[in-house]
Amino acid sequence: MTLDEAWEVLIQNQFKRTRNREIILEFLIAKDRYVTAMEVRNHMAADNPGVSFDTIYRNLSTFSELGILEETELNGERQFRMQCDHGVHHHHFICTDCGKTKNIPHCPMETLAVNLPGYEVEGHKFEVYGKCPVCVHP
Amino acid sequence: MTLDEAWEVLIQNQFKRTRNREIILEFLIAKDRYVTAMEVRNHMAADNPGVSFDTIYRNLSTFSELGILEETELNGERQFRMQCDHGVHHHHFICTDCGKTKNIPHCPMETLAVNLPGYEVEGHKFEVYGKCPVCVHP
DNA sequence: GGTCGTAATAGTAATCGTTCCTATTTAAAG
DNA sequence: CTTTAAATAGGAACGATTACTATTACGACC
Repeated sequence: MTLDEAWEVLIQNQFKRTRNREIILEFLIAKDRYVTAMEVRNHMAADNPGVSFDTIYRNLSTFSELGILEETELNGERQFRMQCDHGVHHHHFICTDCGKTKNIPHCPMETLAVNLPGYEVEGHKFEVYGKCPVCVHP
Repeated sequence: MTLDEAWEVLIQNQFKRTRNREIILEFLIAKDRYVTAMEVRNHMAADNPGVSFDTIYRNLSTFSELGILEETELNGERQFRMQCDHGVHHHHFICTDCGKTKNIPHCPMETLAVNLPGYEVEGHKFEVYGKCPVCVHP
C-alpha cells in the first residue's frame, strides 16, 4: 500500500493529517517488513524526540484496524508491517535474521475447513519462520 | 501424555520428584487445554499459597523443552498444555470461549515447502481459532 | 487570516506478564 | 544421618503495553 492510499483510507474515516502519522507511514513503507513499536519510536526520535508510546501504539492500532497495516505477534511483541497484496488474504514467510517477509499466497484453510464439522472458525494464523536466501549465505 | 510418562521423562533427565511438579502436571493433565502461568498459580495456591512465579515458569519451561508440554503464545501470553499425540507433529483448533483444543493432524508445510526455493525453513506456526461445537450453542 | 471545537499528542504513571537474584529448603545419593 | 546440588520462596527488576490528563494542533467555518 502506498502513502497516498493510506491517507485516502484515513481521511475517509475522519482521521486528521498529522506529522506523526506521516512519519510512521513513511517509515513502514520504507521498511517493508515487520517492525516493533520501539523501532518506530527510534526512527521518529530524529524528528520528534518527545514522541509518546501512547501516540505510537494508538496510531499503529488504528492503522491496523483500518487495514492499512498487518499485525502479528512475534517473540512476545506486537509487530506491524504495511499491508501487501492490497488486502488480498495471504500469509508470510518471515526471516528470523533480517525480518524480511515473503508472501505465501496459498492459505491452508482452503483445504482444511471441511475437517472441522460443527466448529465455527473465526480466524487462523499461519506463519513460516527461517532464513531468507540472502541470510542463508552470510 | 500421562503423569507416569511425564515423570519417566523427567527422571531420565535427572530432574527431582517434587510436590510442585506433581501438582503442575496433575493440573495440566486434568485441564487438557492451553492454560496460562496465572491459572497454574491460582490452582497451586490451594496447596502452596506461597508458590513463586519463578518456580512456575521454570518448571513449565523445562516441561516444554522436554516435550512434556506444548507451548504457544496467545493474546500476548505464554500458554501451555499437555503434549498430545505422543509428540507426533500436529496443529490445533483452539476455542476462543472455553479454550478446548482439537487436533489438526494435517500440516500445511507438507504441501508448501516446495514453494520457498533458496529459503531455509526453521519452523512454523499454524493455529485455527473459533468456537467449538459446545460453545457454538450456548 | 482569525476563532473555535475536537482530535491528537506529550509526558508520565501504572499495569501486566515474565525474568532475575539470593538466601533458604529439600530431594535423594552415599 | 550427612552431604550436596537442585529446587524453591520471596521479592525486586524488567520490558512491553496501556491508561490518564493537561496541552497542542488540525481543519472547518466565518
